[in-house]
Amino acid sequence: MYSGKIKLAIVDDHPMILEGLKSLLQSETRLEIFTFTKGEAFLDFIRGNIVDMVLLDIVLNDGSGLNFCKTIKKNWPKTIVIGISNQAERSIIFQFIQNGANGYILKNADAQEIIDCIHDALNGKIAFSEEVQQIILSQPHDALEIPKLTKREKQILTSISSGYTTPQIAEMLFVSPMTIETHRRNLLQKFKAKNMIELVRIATEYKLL
Amino acid sequence: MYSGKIKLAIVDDHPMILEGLKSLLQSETRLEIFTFTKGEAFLDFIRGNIVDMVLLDIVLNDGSGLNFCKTIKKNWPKTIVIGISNQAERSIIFQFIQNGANGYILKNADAQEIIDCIHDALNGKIAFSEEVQQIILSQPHDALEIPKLTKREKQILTSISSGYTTPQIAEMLFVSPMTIETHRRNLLQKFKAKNMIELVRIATEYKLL
DNA sequence: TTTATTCTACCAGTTTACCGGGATATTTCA
DNA sequence: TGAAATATCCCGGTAAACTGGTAGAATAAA
Repeated sequence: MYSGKIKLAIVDDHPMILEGLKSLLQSETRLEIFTFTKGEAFLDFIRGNIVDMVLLDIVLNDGSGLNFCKTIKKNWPKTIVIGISNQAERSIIFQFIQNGANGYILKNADAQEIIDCIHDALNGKIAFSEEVQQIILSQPHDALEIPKLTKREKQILTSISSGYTTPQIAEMLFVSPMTIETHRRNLLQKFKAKNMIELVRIATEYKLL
Repeated sequence: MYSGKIKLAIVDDHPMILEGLKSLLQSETRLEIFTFTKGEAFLDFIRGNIVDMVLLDIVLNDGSGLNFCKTIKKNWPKTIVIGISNQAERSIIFQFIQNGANGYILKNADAQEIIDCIHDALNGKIAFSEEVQQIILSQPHDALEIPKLTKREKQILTSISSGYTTPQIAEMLFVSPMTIETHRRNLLQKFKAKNMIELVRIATEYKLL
């Protein structure tokens, strides 16, 4: 399938990580490595070149990394995308895979793990680093799904987390306090939280705030 | 001062970062580099060897990195300690410096910045990467100091953030609900927060939870 | 051994949050 | 176009949170 050199792009805004990965992959002579510190620079590159594989830094769960992955997969479906992240949460990993990614590596992985993952992915497998696999295997049927919030709910949750009370938020949004109360209840249900305090902590952990 | 080779230790549990730093510092022939993925392994090493400088990964604000810095400075005060972190918050940087560190570098720094910092530190200066300097210069007198919490306050805050109510926490700790109420008020004052919801968000941002 | 901090505890009162039920518009999207 | 999803609104009730002020013990630090 990959007869000649394999073109591997690494996108990460940390020069240290970039250098580290390059160094760890030096021994792999089949790889031709291109590095980018900006997503835009990479997009410019892939528009004019074939890229077999991308190692993509996933910083936040705000969707920036996720959307970037989507964009790549939509326009260049043959390009293999592997996420690299510090985020070790099961649900985040799944989200990423569900958006078309071919693998997920934690930043604390060592050289051999990374190389194995790249080989696996090139062979059409879904590639996970060891710790990621353990995370997936644990919690067989996790109850820890990231709740999907509507625009209004996000807006209200943000206000709540800033310390505003129901009457205050109602006034800000020109709606009845009763409406805000309803949204609060829906939020509590979605997060299965005991109260808004716990909810805000959970939402922050999920990087929703 | 440093006539022969300079012994530089790098402590970071991410092999990628370790490799990256090593690679970025390759051109510096005066440096003799030792890498460690565990803090304990480094302590074993420094007990039997002279170490001129340590690049120390600071993961959390829970004090683990901070205490490690303290330990080194207490027992080997001549060893130069430079923190490496993703934490870009002013107060955290100051905390680190106040604990004896000689410099602070953000992980998104490039090769030249890092090398400059190392040279500066070897010359007795306090070394900051560019972005760190900007952070320090901005916010001339920030109101964003991290409140210092007592053991009891931390304990209670943790319970609150888990969704427990005042009566519940009182029962768990075998004290009067009134006591918990008092602690709540002290916490709100320390954080200058409107209510516990906002407080939990702030505390999470400061990595206190 | 003082001083300072921390932990403890109380009363009274107002506001807000949460829970149990509802109901009716307005979008969104298949 | 029609079923979902979303956003809006209401009542009544209980529990909890927050605000005001106050103050005696137990520790820790000077």
